[in-house]
Amino acid sequence: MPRHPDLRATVLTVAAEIVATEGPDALSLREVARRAGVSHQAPYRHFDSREAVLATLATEGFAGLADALEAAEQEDLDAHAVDSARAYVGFALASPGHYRVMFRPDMVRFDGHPMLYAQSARAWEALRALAVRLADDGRIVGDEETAMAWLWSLVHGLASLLLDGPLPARGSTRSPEALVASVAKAIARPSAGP
Amino acid sequence: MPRHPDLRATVLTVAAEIVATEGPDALSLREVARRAGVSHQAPYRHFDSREAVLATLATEGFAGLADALEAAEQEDLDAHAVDSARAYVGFALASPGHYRVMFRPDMVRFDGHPMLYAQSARAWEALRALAVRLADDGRIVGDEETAMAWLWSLVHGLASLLLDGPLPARGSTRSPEALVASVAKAIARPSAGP
DNA sequence: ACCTGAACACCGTTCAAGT
DNA sequence: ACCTGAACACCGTTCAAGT
Repeated sequence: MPRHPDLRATVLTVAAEIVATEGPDALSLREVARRAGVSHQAPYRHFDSREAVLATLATEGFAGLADALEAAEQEDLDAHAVDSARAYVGFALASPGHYRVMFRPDMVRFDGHPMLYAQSARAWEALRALAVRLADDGRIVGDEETAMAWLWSLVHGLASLLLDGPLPARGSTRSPEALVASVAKAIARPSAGP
Repeated sequence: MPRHPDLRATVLTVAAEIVATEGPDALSLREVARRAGVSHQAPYRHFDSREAVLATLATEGFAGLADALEAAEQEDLDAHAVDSARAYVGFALASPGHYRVMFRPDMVRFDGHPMLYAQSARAWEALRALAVRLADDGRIVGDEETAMAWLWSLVHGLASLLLDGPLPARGSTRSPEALVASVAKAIARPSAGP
């Protein structure tokens, strides 16, 4: 009989919390167990290792990001671009515990985690679909691969700077939402004017 | 008498190596001491703590980045933009051990490290100078703050994805240099065509 | 599917006593 | 400005023996 209801889910929730507030390095399975009110060995019933917990967080993260990006897909290209940018950065800001782990190959190795690879591929494809549309529409200088690098760099860079960069601290009078809106507009219309 | 020549510099070199190859989490002062051939307590002669080593790496990193960006400054705006993008991403790829630590507020806190703050401000100002020129020239939609967010997101995003993203692994047939060149061009001429 | 409790190697950090 | 060597609390991980 489980004395703890759904310890697996609790471990993931607590782990995401710790990563969000104290960073990925601060994540200790013993601390997770403590906060969950179980013995330090209990998490090992559900996860092989600390890395497995991080890999699961990353997988959940890519799945959530893919969902958000797919939900932003629509016929109108302007709206598709703006909503995608908002969805991407919005996801990162809403789930910092997940987002931080998704781009840490030193902590989570893609090989050997097929689910992680599959979900990251979903997110990647959603972003690529938008990049292809932007390139085809002539809104980005260069071919599809260039467009993809440009688009991904822009949204990942903004998300990353807002989460962990000196950008927010550097007395930016602008709210994150306003910055996202500006950049989203730049993605939709890279051209300088009418 | 020092039995080890310039242990301080050795500690920093070895630490940067470890961060570059195994990630920031893998950095252990004891391992650094081992590789440097000194006792595990010797590094404490030069650094108060593990965090102090990381803060010094970050400071060196921002100083190097600022140097590279300042060296790219020139009258011609196109060349200024392209060279800056190359300098930024080039620095990150050449000094991954430093770059990774520069955007980890959970590991290195800016308050309490005036040197770190000063050097990051230098890099920030160099980038901002370019953003202002691009905005003034009408090459970026929006005001200076938007231009800064756009520019920094783009170069940081690309550097970050090339270092730690699934981008390189994802069968991109393009070399990092080619991607940087493409994105640099997009920075110089955000407008889609003549 | 959890528990207690011991165990091992590793770490950051501090201290004492040397050269 | 280094050394050896002990010490403490913490960690990831494993194991044994329980319910």
